This record gives sequence, structure tokens and C-alpha cells, in this order.
Amino acid sequence: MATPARRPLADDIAAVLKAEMRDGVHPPGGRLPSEADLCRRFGVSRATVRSAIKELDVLGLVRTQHGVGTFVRRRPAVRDGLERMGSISESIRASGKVPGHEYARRTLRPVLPDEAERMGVPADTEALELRRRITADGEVVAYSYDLIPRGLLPSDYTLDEPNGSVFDYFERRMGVRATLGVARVHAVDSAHIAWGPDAGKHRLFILLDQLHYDTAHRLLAYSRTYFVEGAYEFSLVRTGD
Amino acid sequence: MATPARRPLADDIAAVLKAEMRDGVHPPGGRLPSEADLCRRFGVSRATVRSAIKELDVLGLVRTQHGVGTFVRRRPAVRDGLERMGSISESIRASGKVPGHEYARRTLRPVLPDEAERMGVPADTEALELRRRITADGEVVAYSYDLIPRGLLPSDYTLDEPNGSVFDYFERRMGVRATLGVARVHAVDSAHIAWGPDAGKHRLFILLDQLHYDTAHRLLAYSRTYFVEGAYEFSLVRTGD
DNA sequence: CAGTGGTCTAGACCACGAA
DNA sequence: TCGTGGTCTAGACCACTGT
Repeated sequence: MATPARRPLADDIAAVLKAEMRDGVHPPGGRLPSEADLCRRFGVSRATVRSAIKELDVLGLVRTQHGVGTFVRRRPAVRDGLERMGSISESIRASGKVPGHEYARRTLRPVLPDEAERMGVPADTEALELRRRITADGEVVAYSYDLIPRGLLPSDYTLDEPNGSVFDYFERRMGVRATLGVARVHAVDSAHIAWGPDAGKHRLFILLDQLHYDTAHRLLAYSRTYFVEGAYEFSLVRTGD
Repeated sequence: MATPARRPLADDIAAVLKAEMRDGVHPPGGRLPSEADLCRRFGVSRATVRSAIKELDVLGLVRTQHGVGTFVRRRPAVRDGLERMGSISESIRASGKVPGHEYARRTLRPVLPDEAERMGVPADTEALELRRRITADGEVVAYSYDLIPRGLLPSDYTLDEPNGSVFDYFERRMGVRATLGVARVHAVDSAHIAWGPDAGKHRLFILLDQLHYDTAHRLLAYSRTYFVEGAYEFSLVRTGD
């Protein structure tokens, strides 16, 4: 009875439903087929269908209403749990969109005094500065300014890397994994952050001013990421006793 | 076979495990009993135990490792950030300033349709709306708009309460404690949020759009708190694997 | 190999909302 | 009343990890 479980069946089903929502098969505000219908269509048990729907719910793509049905939400935004460390690309992919990275600058330069203080490194430390735009389905969702201490870079580093996700680059090229981030959150209203075709459109941002560490508490990067307000939805679970 | 399903069994089990982690029965870094053990102990099926564990995983309290076990996460030493639930008054006091509350409005009204959807309550639910400013040493740090379902209020409620911290009010007058918050974070640029003498000065805010729950997952309040950018420092520790 | 978590099934009962 | 989603069970096979 049980099927091979390499890739969760529920994820496949969720992906199909995501695609259908994006393509207008299930328009915003519309009702998804009932769970029983989906069981028959995909030939799986109800538990599996429910797992898929729960995934869409957690991602904020649908809303379930007891005794009524499951409905497509009107506001399909990219969402991320702020308290969870993870690559921006990942969270874009998780919401059913295709992430993109456009690099505008890769420069080696000494860090500025206030950067050195925030990073806790000597004032003349050299670092790689990255300036890039992050997109979801071609739409700009964030502008990011990153600093990576030169000492961490591969010895054969050349200025044409990285090209995509910086998180992926850390893992693939440098063999380190960012597992801890210490961030400050700000609201920013400025015409001097955005660049490119949308420069005039984007003025309001959520700034994540963040230090990244690996498991050994070694500083990997200092990043200032300006998320375009409205394009990226931040959620946050706060706990007490 | 099936049990009455008023309050999810999995939540109860998760609560027990949480309490045991807090009390040191399962110390940080330690291993939780296996799923099979927990099934026997609580007398439930494995699906239910797994649901409870998934809840702890989403909250970042445990980490599962295939073929090995489920482990209690080591909590970061810094716990003074956005991810921690607490009253605004408390954090103001913690920074050595004196918190103040100025109430501008207390009204009973039906919730609006989009509020009802966010809160997950019927469309015509009555709620107490609070509108207030929160100050630190007399300086305004936040404007807050809160909704409390009428059903939660004391039977002898009159419209001259609360007067200070809403968190304190919950505990003292209603005997409930907000221990879980689900928030969305936004940047807001608007001249229509602030009121009073500083209305013209404050345009840029960090909005915490937040649902508050007690330990039984009962909705206590829906609050939209606009923090004056620069007046309140938000930090945040983000963790991964 | 044994024990762990990861996934899936088939069927059941309950609670809710609308007709 | 009927169809919906919400919860739970008992059992199964798979994949991973350490011995």
C-alpha cells in the first residue's frame, strides 16, 4: 500500500496546486476542489491531500474554512518567518516563484569605521562588497548590500563570483553554512536605495541589518537587505512562557 | 477509535513536552524520547505524536534527525529581541525608561470583514477597540490599535478600562496570559497614523500586525502597533540548523 | 542489523455551515 | 440533512544512522 517516499507526495501535489493557482485554474478568491475530490484526482489518501493543503496554508496561499471549503487567498506575497534563518531564494521558491539575482557590483575594499564596529573587526579589514537585486518571477523584491571578509574567500577567488544565492555560494564554494543571524529591523523611506528600472517606484523598505555566523560563531557576512514593502511578507512567531 | 476533537490532542502533547523542556526534563541538546515511546506514554497514534513534534519544530524548539532522533535546540543566549513575546512596557522599563499609556478611545464595535478574516472569527463579532499612544520617558514610541473580542471581557466591564499595559490588564483582570504571538512586519509611511502633539513629526513606522493567543491557543487580541522608526530598536536572533 | 524518523493508506467520527 | 474541513487510529513500508 505505502508508496516509495523519496520526495513527499504531498509536496508534489502542493506544487501542482500552486502552479494551477498561478495559471488561473484556481483564481484568487475561488474555491479549491474539496479534499475528497483531490483524493480521487491524485489517487492518494486524504491525509496526503491535507498535508499538501496545510503547506499551502502555512505559505499563506490558501485559507480553509471549516464546513465550507478551501479558498485561494487574494494576496500572493512572498512570505518568510523572520525568526528562521534561511536564504531569501529558498523562501521565494517556497512560495511558488522563481528567484533571480542581478549583481551590479563586486568590489574589494576596506570596511568603513562604522561597519568595522558593527562587525567587530579591525578598522582596516578588507572585504568583498556585493550589491545586487533579488527578484521573484522577475519582480524586484529586495536590494541587498553585503560585506564578506576577504580572509574567508577561496584563495583562487576572482571577482566574477558569486552569481546566485550567497547562502548557496557559502555552502558550495566555501563549505560553510550560515546558521545564526543577529539582525536589526528598521523601516526606511529613501529614494537612494533602489537602482535600475524600478528605482523610482521603490522608496519604502524593511531593512534587515544583519550579521551572519556559522556554527562556530565565526562571522561570515554583514548584510543590509532592503525588502520592498509589500513585495515580501514577513511573518514572525513570538513566544513567551 | 476516533476521539472527540474539541482541542487537538497534538497541542496538549506539545504543551506537555514544552513544559518538560522548560523544566529541564529534556535539557538543551538532549534527545527526546522516540516517537514510539511517546505513543505508548500518551496512548495515542504515531500521527498524533508526529503532529505535536512538528509543532515544536515549527516553533524552533526541537530539531529532528532522520534515523537518529529528535533533539532539543539550544536557545541563543540573547533573548531580548522581536522573537520574544512580552509587553512593550516591560521592554521600555528594561531599557531604564518609564513607560506611559495615553488612551484616546475605547469603543465597542463589530469587527470589519478583513479584521474578521485575519482573526478567524465570524464577521459580526463584537470587539473592544482600543486606540492609544505608548511613551518612554514621555516620548511617543508607538501608536497602537487593539481589538479584543467582547466575549473575553469581564461581565462587569465598563468602558473606562484598561488604563495601562494591555498585557497587565489581561493577567490582572481577566486571568489570562498572552504567550504566543503571530505577527507580520511591515514598513509604513503615512501621515494618518500618529495623533496628538507629535502627529506631524511621525510618518515612518514599523508595523507589527499581530494576533495574540494564550496557552490554550485562544485568541486574546488582534493588535496593530506602529512603532516610530528610530524610537524603538528591534533586534532579532535568527536560527537555522 | 536494529532503531530511528519520514511517508502513506483506509477508514472512522466529529464540528461546522449552508440549504 | 448533507457536504465540508478537522482530528484521530492502526498498521504498513521506506530511508537514514550507528553498531
